[in-house]
Amino acid sequence: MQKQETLTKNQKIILDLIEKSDQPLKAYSILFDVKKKGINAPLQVYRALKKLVKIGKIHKIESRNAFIACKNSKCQIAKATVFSICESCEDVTEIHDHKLSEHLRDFKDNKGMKYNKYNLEFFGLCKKCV
Amino acid sequence: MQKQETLTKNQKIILDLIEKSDQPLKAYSILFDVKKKGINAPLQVYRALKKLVKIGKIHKIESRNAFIACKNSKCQIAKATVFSICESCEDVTEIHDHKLSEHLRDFKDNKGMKYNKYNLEFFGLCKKCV
DNA sequence: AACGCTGTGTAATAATATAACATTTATAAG
DNA sequence: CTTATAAATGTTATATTATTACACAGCGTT
Repeated sequence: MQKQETLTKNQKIILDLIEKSDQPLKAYSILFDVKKKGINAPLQVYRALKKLVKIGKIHKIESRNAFIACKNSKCQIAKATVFSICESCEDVTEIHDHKLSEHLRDFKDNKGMKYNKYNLEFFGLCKKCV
Repeated sequence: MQKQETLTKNQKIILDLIEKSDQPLKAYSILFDVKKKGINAPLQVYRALKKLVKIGKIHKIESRNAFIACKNSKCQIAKATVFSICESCEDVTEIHDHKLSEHLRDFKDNKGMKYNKYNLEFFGLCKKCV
C-alpha cells in the first residue's frame, strides 16, 4: 500500500485546479486562477507543483512547461511517464502501455548507468487534427 | 541521400560551438560565448538554434533547456531522440539502441493518433556518480 | 523588376523559474 | 509538555529562458 500523503492547503488548492482540467496547465495560468484563493506569488505555485510532482499526483510535460494530473489513481508513478502530444491542438494524453513500459523499464545502455526514472513524449497529430 | 543544408554565418558559429562541447549548452551561455564573434542578442541565438534543431544538427534536452550536438553524422534524426541524463553530474549522452528505437517507432496507441516524432529522456546516476 | 522566402540586427518585453529571508506549522523524540 | 527538526508559508526581489515587433538585406524564381 502506498503511503497516503497529507497535502497542505496550497497543495490541495493547486491539485484541485489541475485535476479539474483534463489538459496541462502552466504555472502562471495556475497562479492567475488561484489568486482568488489567496495564493499570490509564483513561488507559492512552484513550491506546490514541485511537491505534487514529487509524490506523483501530477506530471510535468517538459516540452510544454506545463503540468497535468496523473489519472492513474492507484499508483503514483512519478518515475515512468509517457505522453502523447498533438502538435496542432496541443491535446495531451498520458499513455499507459504495458508492453512499452516493460521495454523502457528493462532498457540497459552500454555505459553501466543506473536509471531510476524516464519521461517519453510522443508528438504527432490527433484524430481530430489529422 | 539527405539534402545538404547550407548553413548561414550565425548558424555555423553556433553549431561549431555546440559541436565542440560534448555536453549540452544553454542558450544564454552560448550567447555569452559568441559575443566575441559579433552575435549580440538572444534572438540571434534562438533563431540559429531553432534552425539547427529543425535540420537535426542539434537536439534540445527538454528537461534541461539545453542543446547538444547530434553525433550521428550520417542521418539527421530530429524526430526520434533518446538521452540518458545523470542527475548528479548532469552528464548527457545520446542513446542509439536499435531494439528500443524499433519499439518506439512501432508504438501505436489506442486513440488513432499519428506520431511523427518522439523524445525520451532517461534519468539516473552514471557510473562515476553511483 | 517584382515576389516570396529566409535570414539579419536591434530593442523591448513576455514567460518561466528561483534565491533569500523571516516566520509558522507539523511531526517526532526525549 | 518541551525541544528540536523538517516542511511549508508569505513576501520581495531577481534570475533565466524565450518571443514579439519592426526594418531591412540577400537570393532564387518568374
